[in-house]
Amino acid sequence: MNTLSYILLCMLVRKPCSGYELKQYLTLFWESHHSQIYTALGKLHEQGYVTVENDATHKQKKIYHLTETGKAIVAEWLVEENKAPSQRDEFLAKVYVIALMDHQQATELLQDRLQHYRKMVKKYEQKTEEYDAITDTIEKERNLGRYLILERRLIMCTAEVEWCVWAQSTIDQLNTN
Amino acid sequence: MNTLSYILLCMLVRKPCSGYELKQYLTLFWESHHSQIYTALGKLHEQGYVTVENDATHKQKKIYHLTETGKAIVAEWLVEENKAPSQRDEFLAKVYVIALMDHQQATELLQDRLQHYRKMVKKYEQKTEEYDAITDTIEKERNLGRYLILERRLIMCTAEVEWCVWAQSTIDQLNTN
DNA sequence: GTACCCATGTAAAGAGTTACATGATTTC
DNA sequence: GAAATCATGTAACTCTTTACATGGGTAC
Repeated sequence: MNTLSYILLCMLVRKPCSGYELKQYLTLFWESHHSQIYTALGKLHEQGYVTVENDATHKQKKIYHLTETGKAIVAEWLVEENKAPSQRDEFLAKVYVIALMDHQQATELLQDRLQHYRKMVKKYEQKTEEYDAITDTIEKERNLGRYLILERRLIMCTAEVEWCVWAQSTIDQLNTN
Repeated sequence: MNTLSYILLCMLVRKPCSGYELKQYLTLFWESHHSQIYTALGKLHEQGYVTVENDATHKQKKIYHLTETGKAIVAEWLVEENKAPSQRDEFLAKVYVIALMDHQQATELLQDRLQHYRKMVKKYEQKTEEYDAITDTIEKERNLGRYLILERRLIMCTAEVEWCVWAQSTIDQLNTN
């Protein structure tokens, strides 16, 4: 059992999902490719942690349900100590050598990033609004975890935007002096 | 040439470094293990992008210097489009199912995270102060990139702290209602 | 009917992690 | 002189990415 498998089981706690759907939700906090998800789901099925249901309307679609054994190992995993989050961001390696770029190149680097994260902020603002619009208490509680993560994403993207603006003003000042 | 190799070359632009030293700097934005760094440096040497100097005082230590060819391929890489940052954070998978935890377990999860990031904030505050203390203009410019990255780290860790506090208050409210 | 998204899968190649292994230097 | 930290390296294993492959459903 690798981390991805535990995460998939976690997500099935909220509701039964297809692999495709899991992929969408996952991108909020865990990079992965469909090839990895489908093979992981296959193994989880073999191991009896999930059951598979063929969707009625979509022939190709498979809906995965968590079994009792699955629930049990998720519960065990939840209390284990967390591995430190891992991040890899090649943009920052470029920032590392920003002092050697000309002002225009440095600006381009920062402005591309800024624009990207501004879009992200808008996207996540919309998504959190969707949650706010939910009136049903049970549905709202079911989505609590997703909402907390979404809100965190929004906060982080906002922080990225603020950093970009600050970094740009910092290099601008050095340029004029 | 993989991304890590380009990043190592980037870092050598600032100043010649040993593999051990590169590892320290790298953790700011790119997770890696020494095994990976030493093998990558070996290949970069074979390819003529770096030269190796044996440190005078430390027999085991090897200092890597960027060659002209090395500089040239870094310059090419700098203008290439950036791959999206990748992040993997299993803590967030646990938050995803927070609605199913009892209040105490959820609190423990969030408070552990909060404490961890409070420590990080302190650590990075100290490091940015070290930069602020630099008076030499040339030295200050040489460290500009590192400073920008450090400041970003600080902003991000502060945002994590704020999110933890907010998330805790959110689940507290649900608990009392 | 065609373009786009939904939906799943396998195989090969590439990258990252863990374990094994060693030894020098500094600090107390 | 013992412990902690500095310092480097190889090998096996695991995980991730990319490429190959296919086909259904929906909107225009």
